[in-house]
Amino acid sequence: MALSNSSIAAVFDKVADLLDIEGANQFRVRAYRTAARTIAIQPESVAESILHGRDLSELPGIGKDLAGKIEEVATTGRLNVLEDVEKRVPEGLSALLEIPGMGPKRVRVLKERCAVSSMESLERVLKTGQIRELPGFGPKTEAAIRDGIERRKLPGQSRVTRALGDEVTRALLPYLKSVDGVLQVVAAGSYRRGLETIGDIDILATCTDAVAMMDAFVKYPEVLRVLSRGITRSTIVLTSGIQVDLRVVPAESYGAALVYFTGSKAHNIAIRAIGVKKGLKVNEYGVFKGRRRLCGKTEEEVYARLGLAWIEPELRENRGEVEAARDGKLPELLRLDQIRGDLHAHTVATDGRRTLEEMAEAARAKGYEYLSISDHTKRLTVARGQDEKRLREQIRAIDRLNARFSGFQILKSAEVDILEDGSLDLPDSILKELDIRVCSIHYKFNLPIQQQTERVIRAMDNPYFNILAHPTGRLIGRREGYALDLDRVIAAAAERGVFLELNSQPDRLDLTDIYCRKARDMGAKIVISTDAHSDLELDFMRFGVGQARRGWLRTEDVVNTRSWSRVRTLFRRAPSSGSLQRKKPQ
DNA sequence: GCCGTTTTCGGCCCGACTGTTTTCAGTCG
Repeated sequence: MALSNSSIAAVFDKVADLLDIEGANQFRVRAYRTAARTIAIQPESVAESILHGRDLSELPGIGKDLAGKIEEVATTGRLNVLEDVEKRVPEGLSALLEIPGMGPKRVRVLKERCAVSSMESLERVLKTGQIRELPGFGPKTEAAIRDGIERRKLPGQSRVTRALGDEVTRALLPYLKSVDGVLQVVAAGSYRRGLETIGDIDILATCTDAVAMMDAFVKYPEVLRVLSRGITRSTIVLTSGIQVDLRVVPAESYGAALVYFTGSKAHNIAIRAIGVKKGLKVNEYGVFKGRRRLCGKTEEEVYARLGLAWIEPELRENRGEVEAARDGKLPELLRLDQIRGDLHAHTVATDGRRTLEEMAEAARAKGYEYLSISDHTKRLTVARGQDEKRLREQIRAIDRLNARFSGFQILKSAEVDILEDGSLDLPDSILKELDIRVCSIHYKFNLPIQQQTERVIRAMDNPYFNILAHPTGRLIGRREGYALDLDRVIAAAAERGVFLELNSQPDRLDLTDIYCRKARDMGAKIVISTDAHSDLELDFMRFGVGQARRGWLRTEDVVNTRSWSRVRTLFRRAPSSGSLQRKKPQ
């Protein structure tokens, strides 16, 4: 089977690490890192596209040389330049770069002076106490390394879900805003870009008294440790394990600083490079011509000075947004207030925690026009999935409840299990009584990619199939999605008038941003749903919308920005050729 | 190693903080 993009990317990251430790040209190192990242974000399989004759040197940052090396990895699984550098630099050294405070220079010193070749040999040398004697090291660095290694052994210290980052930020911001002399406080970084996981939280502030601000920051009740403290920048670790940076800048630099601290790093590099071409210097204090400051108070003027339209934070990943901003081709992104209903929610009938009525009231209170109740079906026994009889009772209950509403309606639905052979676990006779059918996979996750893909596409051939829920089944940080040829699934969905769900549960966010964009480009529409199991979870919609925005989705790309009558029209599938051709499962 | 409205060479984003140093290298974002 073809090598995955992430496996190929890992090879180039490894080369970059080892070259870096060896002391190679910094820009050569960067070229390998850029290549790794570019490969990783490609929506289609790079290995397969090479087989189809694609020329990778058309990708930004990839020239003839790197394109050749990518092909080498994709076709042979090996890379000469990696094997060469591994002869000079032990490959176990790359892991040391993950220890905070350890960069290529220090790793190199450890290798040359103490013959360190891996994490294990570093731990042995640490015990001898000789590290503090090395040039550029000292007792504090030694302690920091020891600390860093211990922390790596603790579980769950890396990235956290967006929901936890959200919770922490929503508590911290009001605290900081209450400090005397504070003018502006905002969360920037990956939080502002709406990333699905958060590594740390970057807060930006302007104020009249930076010392008081920093003082309040390091005294926040949830602080576990203070990592650094300065007049313009301080870093703390909270008891939750999340790291928070606070930067204080002058009010006239607020916009430039917000651009800078929102990132991403790749986006910043791209816009600064534009500045360099125009003879301008861009930093967190503003845009400068020589020593003269041209602007910096707002983000808009910073982008404008560079000849760019203001760019939505969720797009700032250097995935084409800078060129689009230059050419006036930025998409008008979907907004949360454009969502008119939720097409996937549960009740106490199966594994939800609220009644039909409670869920309906919560949805009405949000101003929605409709809420689809999509409880599980019979195969999912752990969730007390409903058989035809119970589903019919629920349909009648919904009819009774709907009679009380005006301007709002509960849609009759079910989250129907896709069985191993691609059939659905309820007969058409009951499916046809529903307003919509949300279909998903809940078992047999480990089928081979070909078989899993056939299973999903065969299910889509059923004319009652409307929405493929949580298309890959991944659980962020816990479970990889099942092997599925998403390109084929998206194409099949577009062809059949079937929609792909973007599940808003913060540990799912399934589809990813990259596949949202891919689906859009392939003409498949997206439904953003919460899969809510309680009234409060209806609020997860904001995570889904954030992910959709990262995927460049516009209002028209998302089904549930429409009224129910419009949605219903979209759901009316053309006489399905699939239903006639449905093959008997083997 | 990449790239071109300074175009085939000579650039490549920029500043803060820490720890180790007596003026700065390394790391980080």
